[in-house]
Amino acid sequence: MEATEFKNIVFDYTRKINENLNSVFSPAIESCGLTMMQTRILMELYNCDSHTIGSLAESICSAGANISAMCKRLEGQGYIERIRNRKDERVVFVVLTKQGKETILEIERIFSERFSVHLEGKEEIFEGIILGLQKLNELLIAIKSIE
Amino acid sequence: MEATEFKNIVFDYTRKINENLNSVFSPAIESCGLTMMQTRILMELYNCDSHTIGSLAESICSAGANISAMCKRLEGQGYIERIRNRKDERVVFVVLTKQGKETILEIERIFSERFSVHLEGKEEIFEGIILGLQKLNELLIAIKSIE
DNA sequence: TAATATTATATATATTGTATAGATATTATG
DNA sequence: CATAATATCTATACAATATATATAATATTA
Repeated sequence: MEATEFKNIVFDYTRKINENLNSVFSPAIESCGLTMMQTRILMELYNCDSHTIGSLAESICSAGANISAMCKRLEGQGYIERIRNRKDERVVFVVLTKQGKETILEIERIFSERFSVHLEGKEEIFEGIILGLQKLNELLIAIKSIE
Repeated sequence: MEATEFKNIVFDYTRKINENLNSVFSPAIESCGLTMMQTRILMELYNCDSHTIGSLAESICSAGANISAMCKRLEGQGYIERIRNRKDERVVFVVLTKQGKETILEIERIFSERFSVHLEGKEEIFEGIILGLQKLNELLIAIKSIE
């Protein structure tokens, strides 16, 4: 396989995967008025209960400025609460509200159900997928770091 | 591995990969005033010399409306030429100009070089990456089709 | 203690990629 | 000829991201 071919395949697949991820998730999350990234934030908050704007940004790998804006909106929608730290007032803690917890639980339930059907007894496929993504990411980082 | 975990890993990796693809390609293509999708279009035109707006949209998997707009811009920048088919005047053929050919050749050369270094003697890694992407895409399509 | 630097968040803005609806023009079909 | 199908175009909207700057709090250091 040539580099050119590989490059185009990767390019097109990543776009297709993005698109398909969107269309798998969108119907359920749009009914709550959520976007993909908002849902990702709620999931992260559900998994790790203590987060600041900064730690959220780091664990989701997104710029703090954007996480800040998204959290502001999520607070307006009633899904999270922003609590400023008294000891260091630069820091904002972010926690799920009751509504936020219920919403993400329902979304998780729907998707776990859908994914589970396809994943049962196919551990090695899942691991292959993740390993592939990881290798690709490593390759890109390696190429990046040459410059 | 749980479905929830898998889902979040996939979600974050695809975003990271997108971002890294961007930062690997951007420096070289921005100097020509090109975006990722514009470059993808030029690459497609370089590989398959005969394309219409519609066939381009299909092979790149993007909406015709957007390809149409991007080609309009590429024409303005002098990279492609749009030629309306005389036999069926609804159809627009798209071809690279000399400038377009030279530009994409140079870009291809740069990236082939970069990728090649990392790919030599690692065929199985490449194939693993592509297989993983393919499996993931298949999984998403399967989940989508349940609804 | 005053000056400076750093950190965490916020705000504003621009760009890219994508989606969609509707318009237009052309060709095919009954 | 009327209508349907096709190919492209135009306009618009939105999500995600990037970036630059602002603001306020805290830490450092001279």
